[in-house]
Formats: sequence, structure tokens, C-alpha cells
Amino acid sequence: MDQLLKKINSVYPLTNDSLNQLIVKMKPIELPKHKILAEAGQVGRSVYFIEKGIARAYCEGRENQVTFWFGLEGDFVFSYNSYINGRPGYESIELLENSLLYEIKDDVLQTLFQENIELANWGRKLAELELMKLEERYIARLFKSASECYQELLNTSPLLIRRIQLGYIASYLGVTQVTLSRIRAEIR
Amino acid sequence: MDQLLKKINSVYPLTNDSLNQLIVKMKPIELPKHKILAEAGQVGRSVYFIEKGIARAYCEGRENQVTFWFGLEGDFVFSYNSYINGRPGYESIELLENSLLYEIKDDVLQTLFQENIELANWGRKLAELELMKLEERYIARLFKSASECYQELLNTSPLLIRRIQLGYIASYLGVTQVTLSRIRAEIR
DNA sequence: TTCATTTTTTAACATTTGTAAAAAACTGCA
DNA sequence: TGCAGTTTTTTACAAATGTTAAAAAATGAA
Repeated sequence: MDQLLKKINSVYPLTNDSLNQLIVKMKPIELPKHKILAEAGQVGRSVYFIEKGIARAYCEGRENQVTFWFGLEGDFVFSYNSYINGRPGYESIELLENSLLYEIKDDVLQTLFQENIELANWGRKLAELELMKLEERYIARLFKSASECYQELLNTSPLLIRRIQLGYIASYLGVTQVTLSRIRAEIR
Repeated sequence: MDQLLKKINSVYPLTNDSLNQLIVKMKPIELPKHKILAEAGQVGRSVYFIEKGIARAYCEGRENQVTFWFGLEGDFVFSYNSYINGRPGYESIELLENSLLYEIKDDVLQTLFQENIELANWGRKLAELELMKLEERYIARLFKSASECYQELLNTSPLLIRRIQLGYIASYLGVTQVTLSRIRAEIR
């Protein structure tokens, strides 16, 4: 809960009143490893906050599955297309560990945005920060080789690499698992 | 102007009053080809709307320059990191044609967001839609080969390819110009 | 602990893409 | 029109990554 409050305020500082309006709507929920939080082709009706656990977002290709996002403690989880357009998402989101989340229903959140200008600006900032993070990843991929991206992950999120299997990380880096193995062999 | 109004309302429908508050702050401005709208390392203090023209956003690498976004008529232009965090942007943004833009100063826009809940939600939606577009591009790159991405561009934005030189398009697609030439030769 | 299953690594070979340099095509201006 | 500069294509070769399959290592349940 503490982590949640800190995160909310770090997105955009809120008065106590507004903060309360938001957090009373966020319900703790424990879910097991492998649970699917959002399924491609379906409309996800909730946003989650990860208090404890890991999630990954992936898309199904013809033959392969591509993982393109990991969420760790302190991250919000949403299926963008569902959250933003109310349309079926492209991606599925799966828990990789038994997790403790906070859930808020999408319609509840939208109502808060309509009624409270502070929360509307909070929601704006939340989207903007997600945009920023995605742009950073997008640009990093344009410039850096898979090897450099991997080494950066090693430095910035060593936990991630220890907790997530390499096949997922390889696809996140945009290479095959064989290539990631080669990269790891070179570094050693 | 017409195009601008339509775009604003397509992001998030506004009452006439709110719409007016926004558009009176947007000033038309004509700028020549090669004009730099935002420079990497600097804080950009304006958001632009492209009424007529083309822009590209790019980052400087050690040896190369990578173009990662094109803006056409109907697009908003911002240096994300400046707009979102008020920090120096990673990217430079350059006009590729003589252009007609509408400009709004960032502080003016921020003030509107604080005062008008409709505009705050409009700003939220604007960021969300940008996020959505970026995610689509991000995912497309994970699944599609440069050749497929190029052919999609040919279908969805043939104008873009006619108006922009291939070196920029190649780097946008994440390949060298030589590779893009090979792709084009194969298609013919 | 043991065994079956899953995950990771290694190997050999095919394919794709990059690099550098030259040729060809295009553009804009005098 | 003609010419200089820019952009695009082509070529030959090098380097990186993918594919397939098998071996090795790690994991989890009985």
C-alpha cells in the first residue's frame, strides 16, 4: 500500500482528498503465476498496480510469441488499446510469479477523471510518463545492438534477468534465444 | 484552421467554450524548410500543429543520425521529454518542407490544463493517443521485417515516401539505405 | 533423491544485412 | 541547357543473426 501511495504521488502530486478518492477504489488482489491479466482480442476493463510480482506483455505472431514489456514492483499495468480506446487490445498480459496487485476498474477511473481536475491531470501525467518510457525504449533499440541493450538491462535491472526466463528476454530484446545465448557467452 | 479544429475535436470532444480557450492561444506561423523546431539537449517550449508541411524527429548517434518519427499535415509536434518533463529533449525536430504551423507555448498549455477540466482530459487523451501510436509502431517493428514495414508505408502513406528522401525512410525503418534500395529492387 | 520436463547452450550451415566504394539517376541553379 | 552537388542504386565482400537439431543444465514434482 505504501508503495502504491508513493507511486501515485510521484506521477503527479495530489491533495489528500484527491488521493483518497483514488485509493479507496483500488482493491488489493492476489493472483497466481501464469494468470492472464488481459487477453489479446478482448477489452481489459481494469488497470493494475504491481505491489509484488512480475508481469509480461506479449503478442502472438503467426509462429512466434513476442514479449515487448515487463512490469515489476511499482509499475502500473494496462492493455493500452483497451485503456485508451476501449477496444480489444493487441497484447496479452501474463503474471510470471504469484503476485499481489491493486486493481481499479476502468469505468471507475474514467469517472474520476471526469469529476476531479486533479485526477484528470494525474491521468494525463500517467499517460505522458508511459509515453516517455516507451519512447526511451524505442530510441534505445534504434541505436543499440542487442548486446548493448542486454548489458544495460544487466546494469539497470539485474533482478529482472534473474527472475525472468531468457526466451522472454531474448524476444524483448528483439533477437532469438540462440543469439542471446551467444551474447551471454561473449560477455563471460 | 479547419484542419486544426477537426483534429482537436477528434482527440477529445470539447464544448465551444473550451475549444475557444484553446484555439485563441494557437498562433499560425510560417517556417521554411530545414528550420529546426526543437534541438536535442534543449528544452522546447512550444507544441506545434502541422497545417501544411512535413517534419522529422531524429537523434544523433556517434557516427550516424537516426530518424524515428515523421509528422504530416494533421499531426501535433512535440519534443516529448521537453513537453512532459520540462527537460532537454533527446531528439531534434526539423522541417522537411516550407510549412504552415500553429504554435502554442508550453506554459500557456499547462495553465489551461490546470484551470479547465475538459482541457485537462483533452491533454490526457492527446498523450494517450500518442502512446497508442507509438506502441503500434513499436509492436510492428518487433513482428515485421523492414520489407513489410516499407510496403505498409507504401500502402498507408504513399505521400510520405514521395515527399521524403529515402535515407531518412531507411533509418526510420531501422535499416541502411543500401538495404532499403535492395527492398525496393525486389518489389519491382 | 530420482526422473521427466523445461530451459539454456552449443554447433553447423543458410540467409540477411552491413560496409565501402563506384556508378547511375536526379535536382536545382546559373 | 549544362553542370555541380546530392541522392539512389548497384556491386563485392565481411559480419551478424537466424534456423534446425542436439547436448547440457536446471527445475520441479513424486
